[in-house]
Amino acid sequence: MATVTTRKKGTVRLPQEQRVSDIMAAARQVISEKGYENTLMSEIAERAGVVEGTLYRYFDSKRDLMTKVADAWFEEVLESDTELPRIQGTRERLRYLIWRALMSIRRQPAMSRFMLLEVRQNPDYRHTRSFELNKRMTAEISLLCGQAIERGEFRRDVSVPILRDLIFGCIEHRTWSFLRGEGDFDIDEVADGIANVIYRGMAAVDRASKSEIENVVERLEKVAEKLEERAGGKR
Amino acid sequence: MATVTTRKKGTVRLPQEQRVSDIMAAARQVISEKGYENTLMSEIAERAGVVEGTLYRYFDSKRDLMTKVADAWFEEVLESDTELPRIQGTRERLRYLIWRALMSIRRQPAMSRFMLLEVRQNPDYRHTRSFELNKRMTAEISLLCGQAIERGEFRRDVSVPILRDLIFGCIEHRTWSFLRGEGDFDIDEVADGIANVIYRGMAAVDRASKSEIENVVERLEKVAEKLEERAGGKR
Amino acid sequence: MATVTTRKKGTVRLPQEQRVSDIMAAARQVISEKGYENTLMSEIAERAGVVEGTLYRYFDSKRDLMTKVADAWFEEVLESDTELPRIQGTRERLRYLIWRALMSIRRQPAMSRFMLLEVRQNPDYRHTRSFELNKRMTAEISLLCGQAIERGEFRRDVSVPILRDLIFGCIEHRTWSFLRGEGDFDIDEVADGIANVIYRGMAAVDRASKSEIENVVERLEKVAEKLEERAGGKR
Amino acid sequence: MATVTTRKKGTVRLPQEQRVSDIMAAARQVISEKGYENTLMSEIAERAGVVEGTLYRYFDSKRDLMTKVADAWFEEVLESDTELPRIQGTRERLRYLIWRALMSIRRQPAMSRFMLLEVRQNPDYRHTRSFELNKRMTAEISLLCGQAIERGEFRRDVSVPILRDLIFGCIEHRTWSFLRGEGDFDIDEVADGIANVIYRGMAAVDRASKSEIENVVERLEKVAEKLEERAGGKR
DNA sequence: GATGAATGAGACTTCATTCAT
DNA sequence: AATGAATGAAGTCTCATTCAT
Repeated sequence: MATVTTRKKGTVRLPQEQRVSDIMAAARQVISEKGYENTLMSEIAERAGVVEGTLYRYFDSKRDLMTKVADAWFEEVLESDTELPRIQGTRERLRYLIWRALMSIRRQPAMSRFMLLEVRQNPDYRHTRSFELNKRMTAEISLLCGQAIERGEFRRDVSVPILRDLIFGCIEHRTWSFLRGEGDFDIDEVADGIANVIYRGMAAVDRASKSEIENVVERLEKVAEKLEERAGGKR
Repeated sequence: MATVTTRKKGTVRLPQEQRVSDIMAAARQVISEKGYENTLMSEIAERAGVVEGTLYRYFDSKRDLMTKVADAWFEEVLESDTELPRIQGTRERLRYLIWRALMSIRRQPAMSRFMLLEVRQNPDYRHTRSFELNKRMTAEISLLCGQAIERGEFRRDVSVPILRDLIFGCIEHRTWSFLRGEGDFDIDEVADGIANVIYRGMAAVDRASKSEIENVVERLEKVAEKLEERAGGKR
Repeated sequence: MATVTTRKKGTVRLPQEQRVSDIMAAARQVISEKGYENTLMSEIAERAGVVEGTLYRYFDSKRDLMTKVADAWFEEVLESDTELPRIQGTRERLRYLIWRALMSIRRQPAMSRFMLLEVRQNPDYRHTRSFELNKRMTAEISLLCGQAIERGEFRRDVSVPILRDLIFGCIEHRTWSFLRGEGDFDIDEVADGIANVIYRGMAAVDRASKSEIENVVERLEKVAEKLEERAGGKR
Repeated sequence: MATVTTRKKGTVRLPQEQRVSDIMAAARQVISEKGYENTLMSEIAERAGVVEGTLYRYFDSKRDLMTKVADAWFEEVLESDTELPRIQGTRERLRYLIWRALMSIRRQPAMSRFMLLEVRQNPDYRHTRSFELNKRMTAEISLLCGQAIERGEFRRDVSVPILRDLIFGCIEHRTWSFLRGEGDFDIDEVADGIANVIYRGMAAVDRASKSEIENVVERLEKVAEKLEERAGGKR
């Protein structure tokens, strides 16, 4: 064949790991700025300081690269979390999980958009690392709710999957306009809002066991009775 | 493609309205069959019985055409609804609104996907007819909930916008895998599931027996009264 | 999408037929000079005075274009033949068919090479117009031989397909070095050579029916007998 | 591909001969499985247990490697033949040579294709070992035929080169569809077919009974004799 | 001698959009 | 008003070959 390559001398030789992470960093940058559709392999290559062909040494296709970038990001989000184990109480844990999701959206809106709009829509999303990580993430909520139900802290007549969809669906809905670039949102406020509704309303009351408020009231009633007795005796 | 249609110059000149609606019908058909990303202007033109150039006489761009198609579809979905006014009761109305949203997704998954993924993501979605219609649709839910709150049928400590996001977010979450083409879902089952959780739990008022909180409040009032009496007796 | 085309004014608008034939002419030219592998769509476009995209209006792919160029050439070769019907006699017709094949190779070596090396090797060659035309061409030989056999002019114990393969295989073998660009060959000489061997040797003798030579000999024998009788009677 | 082999620096330094033959074996394997056009240097390297760069220490280019592989294969085919010397009789030897060619095609279709389509088309095929070997192979046929002619077993009016081209051309034509991957062929049947036609017909000498032409000639001679006698009688 | 990361030229293809007719 | 041929920019991807290590 007539492919006679006259190679430039500017070749730098990096360890594989370094190259891969350079490329992924560049890719993440471009995706964040432009979104998947408008991301060009040529631009990623340029920013990573390599030629396009090099990208294909490490990634099978554009889609593959993009998916791996998304996976890595998702992994980071979940791994960087050292708080959860230290948080006590259903309500606080619930709030924290919602807060954490909101936080990752807030910090990396472009990656989040990419996740929701591209990665999740991929026909074989289900065979994706991101899918797995997402399952792990939603499992945390499911577990939390499931245990609360068992413990009698949450109502029995609520399906955990629907709870999960309510929570994550609500998070997404609340953040779409932010993701579209229209204005901002207050993480704490939203997290509280959602957590409160879910905790108080949807899952807070259990007809079978007595609620915390009820306990308090009972104690108040006993105090009142004693007061009455004393009053009656004194009178 | 090499489809060399040697069409005779028998150009038919239709009234503008007819042309526009032909084109929109063709466009809707194509989107429904192929999804937005696989919809070609050339195919729309072909099905509408015109050539590509003609499309640009009536629509500024592909995006413009698509947006108008989405708008029209949304309009139909809302307009075709003659049931709502006849339905009585917060719970039944709530269930119906959820059911109706699920139904339109079920009937036209491709249009729905298009709506959620493309139309809604459009940078100037807010100046869109679809945005307006969507607001109208969510307003129905908001109104319903707002009135229920005022009437004392729903709890006071719930923010209506969050309720709305819970409902629509949950609907979307529940239907994503269907929209991705993975399996199906049962409209009635999902509608019941969501409506029940929202109605029973979140808007935690039990109309048959008094609600827990109401009972508690009543009991607290009695305690307070007794304390007051005691105070009164002492005075 | 961001494809904002600022079109050049140099657009010439030709009737479809003209464009197609321009493109095919350009393609034939390039193929002839470079062979399939080294033929670039960009070069064809340039020579045809259009941009690459235009090629794809008329042809599905490079392969499609190439195939159609080959088909057209083959068609020309066969159609331009007005001689065959006027030629009489098995031997002369055979020689002519061989001559014609050699001639087309001689005139268009690059196209012939392309035909033998690329078109014929195509996995779906059998669904090609060229395949069909080739069958027609070989059918002429087969018919000729078949009729000669029936007429008793050719031997019975020879399979027509093998005859056909002998003839065309021999033509190809004889011309390969020419097609490789090494030297030349004399059409008449080769045509005579092949036709003679085939006619005389392979097909000339039929043990069952009497051959023409035999007939002649018989007549000679009869003459001889008469001469003998006369000689005997006279003596 | 993204196959990131983190091979340890355990470079094995083999004797040059071994390396070369490993590489050639790998190359042959790949060609056989995938055909020339789908053969990648990277795959050859992988199977040979070396890295791409190493191939270029031993071979100038892909073409060079491929050519040497073809040469070696051809050499083997010819060398491995210990039968020919033991076969007696023009006809049997002819059949055997045809059979051997068919056999090598049958056994290694990909190599054969490669030989016919690539090696033989190489601009400097004539300076190739394969060219030399091919000449030696065809020389066997030529010698056989030449001797048969001298011995009077074959007709005199047949050019040996044309005979050779008939034979090899026919073999190729018969096997193309097999080489294209369409169906199979029966080696013995084809070998018999070709050998019979060539032997019986083309080299039209029948050793058992006298050949037709010989018979005719004999009869003509008798006629001539009689005429001569008569003439003699008259004298 | 061996490695293997990097090159780079270019291949084919797509399709919304334009504008001469 | 309608046509539809033509545009052209950009897109993804391939692979033989090189050369710093």
